[in-house]
Amino acid sequence: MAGIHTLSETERQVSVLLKNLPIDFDSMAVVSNLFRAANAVKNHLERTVLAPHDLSWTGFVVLWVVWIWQPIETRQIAAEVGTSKASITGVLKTLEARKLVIRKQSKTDQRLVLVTLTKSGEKLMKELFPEFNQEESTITSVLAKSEIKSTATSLRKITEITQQS
Amino acid sequence: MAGIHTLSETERQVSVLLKNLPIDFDSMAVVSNLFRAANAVKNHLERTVLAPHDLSWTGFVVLWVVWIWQPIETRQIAAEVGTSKASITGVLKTLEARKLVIRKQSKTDQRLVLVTLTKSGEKLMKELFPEFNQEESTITSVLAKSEIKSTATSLRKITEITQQS
DNA sequence: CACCAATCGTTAGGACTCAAACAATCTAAT
DNA sequence: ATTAGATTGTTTGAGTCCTAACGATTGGTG
Repeated sequence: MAGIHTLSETERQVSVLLKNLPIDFDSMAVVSNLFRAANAVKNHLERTVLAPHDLSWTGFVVLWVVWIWQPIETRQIAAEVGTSKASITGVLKTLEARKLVIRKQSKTDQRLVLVTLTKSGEKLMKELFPEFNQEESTITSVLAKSEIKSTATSLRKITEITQQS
Repeated sequence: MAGIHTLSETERQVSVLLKNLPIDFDSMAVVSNLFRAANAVKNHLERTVLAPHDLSWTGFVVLWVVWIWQPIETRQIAAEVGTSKASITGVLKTLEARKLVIRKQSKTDQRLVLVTLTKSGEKLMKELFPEFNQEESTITSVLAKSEIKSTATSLRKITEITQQS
């Protein structure tokens, strides 16, 4: 379902195009596989878990963050999710239209907007997250227990080095 | 710069919300770190390598695929990049407006559109890809050589199991 | 030869992404 | 007390993402 060409075919072609330049193919493979994996997992979870509940990936992630940390401010949602405040504003508008979340202005600081789940939002998450986690288990079942730990560690290292610049 | 809460804080909170349900936190950590890493790496590369050339992530990826496999059909670009044909149409329109790619109708099959790089497109990629790969090296330098191999392998396994359903 | 089904790229509409600019609000310094 | 600066959430505009529907083209079959 992915590309027609394999990674090694691609590497050979890059070598042809950049004859004399030294290319770090091992690093290229890590980064390339990182995005392939993230995309594949995202698509898989959207189809198997989220689509039956008519929920988008971002919608679910925002719902999840609110579920865990409610009441939570918009800026904090953005920080947890890893996107901009502007994006969160749009997603919240969608979720609010579906009666899954509620926006309320803070009394101590009127600039802040506090977000909480509605009753049906809570019900949805209590049902949805175990399904989601079940599928996460299925996905990682291709890895040995030690691989699961080491992969998580490697990914965390990559995240850390990448963020501090 | 990411979330305020750590992963273990999140796990504790999930335990509180789902008291009696068994949750696979190790798998959750892998999936969570997968998306954090992909996002962080993407943002990092956009800022350090792509932004100076006024290029978006998707724009670069499409340019890269065309550079390697030109002349290439629209449907093949979509397959390599991992998105829909419709998305590619939009991105190509942007890239064509910047005079980086050329669209040309196939003579043997008039339904097909063949895409190639312009001179300036080729010049850009010959300059840009080594920079990009250099940064990939920097990112993976937090990992030992054996970790680089095993991480790439684990990610490939995840991609494969996830795609076949 | 004429039709039918498959396939190509494009368009339409809705959701999400960002950066930049904005009004409202709070805080700190004078 | 008042002004200046910082911060919050929102809006705007351009770009990207998807699915679904569309016209154009092709190939096979009756």
